[in-house]
Parts: sequence; structure tokens; C-alpha cells
Amino acid sequence: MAKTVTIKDVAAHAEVSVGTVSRVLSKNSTVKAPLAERVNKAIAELGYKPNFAARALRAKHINVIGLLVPDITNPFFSQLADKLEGLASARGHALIVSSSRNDSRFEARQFNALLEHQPKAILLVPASDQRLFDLPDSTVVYGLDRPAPGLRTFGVDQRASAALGLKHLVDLGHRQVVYIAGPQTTITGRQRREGVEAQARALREAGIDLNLDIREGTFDFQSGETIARAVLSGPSGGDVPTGILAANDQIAIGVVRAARDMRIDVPGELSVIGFDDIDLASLVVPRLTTIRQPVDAIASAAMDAIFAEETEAADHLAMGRLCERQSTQVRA
Amino acid sequence: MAKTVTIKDVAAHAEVSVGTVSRVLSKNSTVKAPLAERVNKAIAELGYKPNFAARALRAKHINVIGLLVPDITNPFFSQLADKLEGLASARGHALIVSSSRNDSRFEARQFNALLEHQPKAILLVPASDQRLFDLPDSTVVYGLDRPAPGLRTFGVDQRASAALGLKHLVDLGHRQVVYIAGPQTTITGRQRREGVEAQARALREAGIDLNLDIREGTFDFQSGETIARAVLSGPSGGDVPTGILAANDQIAIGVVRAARDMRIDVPGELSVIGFDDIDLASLVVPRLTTIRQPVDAIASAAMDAIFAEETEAADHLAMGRLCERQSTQVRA
DNA sequence: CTGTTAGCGCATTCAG
DNA sequence: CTGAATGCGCTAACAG
Repeated sequence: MAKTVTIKDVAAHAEVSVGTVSRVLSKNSTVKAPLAERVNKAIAELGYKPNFAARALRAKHINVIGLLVPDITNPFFSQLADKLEGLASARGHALIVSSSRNDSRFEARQFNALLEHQPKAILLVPASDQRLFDLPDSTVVYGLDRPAPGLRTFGVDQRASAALGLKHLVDLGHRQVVYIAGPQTTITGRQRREGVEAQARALREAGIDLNLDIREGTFDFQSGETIARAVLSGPSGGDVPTGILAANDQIAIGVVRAARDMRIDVPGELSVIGFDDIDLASLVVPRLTTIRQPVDAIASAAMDAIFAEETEAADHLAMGRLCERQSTQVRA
Repeated sequence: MAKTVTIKDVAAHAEVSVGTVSRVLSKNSTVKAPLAERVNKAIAELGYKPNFAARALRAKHINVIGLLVPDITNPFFSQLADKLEGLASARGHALIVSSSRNDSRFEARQFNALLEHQPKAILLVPASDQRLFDLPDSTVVYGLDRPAPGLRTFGVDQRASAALGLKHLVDLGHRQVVYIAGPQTTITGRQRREGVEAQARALREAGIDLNLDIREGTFDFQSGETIARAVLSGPSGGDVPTGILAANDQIAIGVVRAARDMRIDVPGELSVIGFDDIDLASLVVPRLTTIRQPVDAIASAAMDAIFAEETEAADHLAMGRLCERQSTQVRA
């Protein structure tokens, strides 16, 4: 049990006062070179490590940043966590990661637990539209990825980014397009759909004869598979789509699977495009064309805001980027 | 700016002393019912939240557990982090996640940073064999997943578990088998290979005419794809394998993809088996047969050890379990 | 420029 | 059984 070496020990060893040691530690105050030298030597010799708890007690917040996501296992969030951790660590801060398990009730519990650690800031990816906890006024909270009511949010412009997908399909010559939207109970589901609809309107106004059919699904493989099967077997008329746009990659992958089962060639007969660019997107066959959410940009912007202590409350919305791979092709 | 409500405010509001409040908070000391009642009411009314920093200052350690992994983006580690977070959170502790980016030098930095937070314990998945930092004697450190010299380790028996994969392939009738090993600079890479080799020896001694070819790759998709391509186009002779065993799932998925590109049917013409059982394994087509590392069991055992404050220093080695899915089949 | 000192919020002595 | 007092390690305000 090595007795923990404190600032006082260092002071004694360097034959200065604790105040001086504290000052060289925070390196802002001017301490004369020779003294600082002695102190640094003492620090090294004793292997002194500052006690964050004590520091936090005074500073009212600790060099820790909290991250609360719906599911850390989701590749999108683990990439986000990775970036944030790197950025935080570069500024001497640690990242507490916490998961709401996609449950608002649980989210509230986790949020309050996080709060008690008095982190410098909490980054929240809301599990749903409804927030079951109160925002603290002592700790800064930012929304991440998804729009969060009442929170300054860092994410992508869901509408404009989703529009990119439709634009791409139309550019490739597709006119019979189906959009498989996400649940309209989620804000991302709604916004992406709005973006697609707005884009369709704009295209039509520009004189393009676009036929867009919108279906609502859930954000998973199964949903994509089921809806694609219905749409592609199309007894409903001659309107078999040549392009399918999905609200996320999982849906798109489900579509591709359904197409394969039905012996419809992707991209030969059907172009498919996803959203997010999860790792899996470039792993499936054919590799999925998708709209990539720029995780790096989002993470950097959020961290910058935390450390800049800016007062401006403007949201930061990055644009998605089209990743053209092998599931889309010019219309035959 | 809500002034933070302290134990003192609660005491004043309940008209008792801070000592009493502290005692009801730690609920071990006996405080008479009526008084305790009053205190609890005051706590609720004022919305009092304990200050962890202050608590930590006295207790010498905070209700935080540190996790240091090579790459949080790796699905295996993010699943591990997820389990650990759940377990920790259930016991009122938070999880600080930190990444060594597969770099020993960086790992040392991160470890020391973690240490300064005085976590209750640090769980370390070593980035490599060499540890570039000193173990503290004030904080308990456990190794996770991989054997870590000098550390009590919680993980799976890599050798025995890897052997399971080869056994399965041979049981299915495969005799031309390629093992794509992980980097031999990593301890898991070496141990899994040793297990496979030992199993091969045992099988041969049992009179089985096994032809095992071992290649060394890295733990990623690309590596699997490249090596599989080389091995399957096999101009090196007539020894085209009918079974490929991979050191992890990513490699195996790369193999499957290469096979598909080469129009080799999996599992019809080629059986492929992975290791780890990451989520992706059951999402790819065909679903991957693999050796599952029991993440839950490992995570639970480690957490139990942390909270049990056991003195016994025995390692905890679980066995991998074969998950038979659709990428393996009896040899044609 | 550097030493001294007063708390930060809490748990834990020691009195009563 | 409960109140008062002490100090955890550190920073910042104040003296010198």
C-alpha cells in the first residue's frame, strides 16, 4: 500500500510551499525558473499524481465528459464514442460511456447517474422524442446525432442528407422509386422522409417525371426484406421500381436480400441505396451505396463547443456524403 | 445557475446536523425512524444529489471503473463494454472507456490518465505483450480477454477454444484445411494458433490424415479476403482447401466474401468458420459458424471479482462454444 | 514573485 | 442516538 503522495509531500521535498507547487502544476502563474525546476524534480522523484477528486471538489466539475447513447453496440455509436474518446483524451479528459438501452425510462436513470459525477459536459443521443428527466442548469448538455428538443444539437442535416439519396437515384435515370421510411414516431424517421419528399417536389418542379412511392417500416433488416418483397412482386400495377431508397443501411440490406431471393439483380435490375454507412454496408455483397454520416465532423464540432465554452447556441448540422459503391447503377 | 444543494442545506432544512444526514445517506448507522423520515423528506424537497468528488476525496476511490481496450470500434470490445457498463451501472458505478489504439505507447499514457481518476478498478485488454507502464499498488487491475502477464485475467481459454474450430471442420469430414492465424506478435494470435496446431497433432496421432496449412494475417476483413483469394486460386498445387478456419470473425467474413467473388459456394464447396461470434457473424450471408467467446460470462466474472474484493488471484478462463450456423457443412 | 490560509462537500471521529 | 469538529488534496485569494 503505497501511501498516496500529495502536493504537500512534493512541497516538502522541494522545500517550497504547496501554493507554489499548485502554481507550477497549473503552469499559468509565473514561478521563477529555478524554483519551478526544483518542483518538477520533486514531482518526478516522488511520482506524484494529482488527485482529480480533490480538484473536482473545488472546480465543481471534473475533467470527464459523459456520453449517453441508446446502444454502444451499434457501430455508428461505437465509432462516435471512439472519436469522442480520442478528442477528449487529447485534451486531458476522460469519457464516461453509458447506455440507455433504447429506453427512455432507463435513459433518465442513466442521465441522473451521469450527472452526479459532475462531468464537464454530457453528450446525449436521445433514445426517443420524449425526455423523462430534467435538464440541469449546472452542467452543459448537448444533443448528438439526433435533434433533441431544447438542446443544442450536433449532427447531420437529416433532411438535406436524405435528399441526396433520391437525387442520386434520379441522376442515374431512375424514375420509379420507392422510399422505405423509418418509423414516423422517431424524429430521424420523420426528418429523413421530409427531406426525400421535399427533394421529390423540387425534382418534379424541375420537370422530372418522378414516381415516388413511400412506405413506412422500422429500422431493421426484416422490415426492409418484407417491404421490398411486397413492392417488388408488385401485383399492384406495372409500377415495379427500378430504385429503392432506404431510411438506413439495415433496411437497405434487407432489400438487397429480398431482391437476391427473388432473383432480381442488384444493381442490374434494381438500384438500392442506404443511409448511415455502417461498417456492414461495405461488407455486404454487393457493397452498399449509402449516405454517410460524417462522424468525425460531428464529434469534433461537439468537442470544440465543449472546450470553447461558447455561448452561441446554434445547432451544428453537417451534411451527409454520398458513398457510391456497387448497389446502384445507371438505369438499364 | 441553481446553487448546488449540499448536505448542509439538507441538514438545515430538516433541522438536524450534517452528521445525521450523512448517516441516513450511508444507511448503515442507526438513525431513529422519525428523524430519518424528516431527512429523507428534506432530501426529496431540495432535490439533493450527493457530490461524488467530495465522497471520492475521502474514500480514496470513486464509484467508477476504468476500461482500457485496444479499439472500442471492434465489435467484440464494444459488446464487452456494453455488458460491463450494464453490470457496473447496476451497482451504481460508471464506466470510463478508453482506447489504446493498439499502441503500447499510447496504452501507457491512457492507463496513467485512467489511474489519476482513482477508479475502483481498471480492466485492461492489453494492446500487446509488452506493458510500458507500472502497475499501481493502490488500484486493482485485472486483465480481460487476453492473458496479461502479472495480472489476474478473465477471459477464455484461447488454445482450447480455437481447437474446437478445427475439430468441427474435421468432424465434418474436411481434410484439406487452411488456418488463417492472427498476428503472431499478439498473444491471442499465438495462443489460438497453438491450440489449432496442438489439435492438428492430436488428430493426426489419432490416425486422421489431416492437411493443415497455416497462414498468418491480421485481424481484419481485408486480410481474410486477400489470403483466401491466394489460397483458393491455389496455383501452388492441387491442394485447394475445403475448409478454412479463421482466427476471428472479421477474417472469416473476408474469406466468405472472397469466395463469393470467386464463385465458390459457401458452404457447398467451402466451409468457413470464425472466432468470437461478433454480432455481425449472424448477420452476414451465409450466417457464420463460429466459436463464441462468452462475453457475458467474462464480464460478469470480472465484475464479481471487483465487487467481491476477493483476494484469490486465480485466473478465470471460460471455454468458447461452437455456434454452428450456415457457413459450414459436411464435406461434399 | 512566493508563502499562508480558507474552504470545496462529505464521512467520521469524538463528545455529549 | 445525535451534534460538533476534523481533515481528505487541492486551488485561489490574500499577505508578505
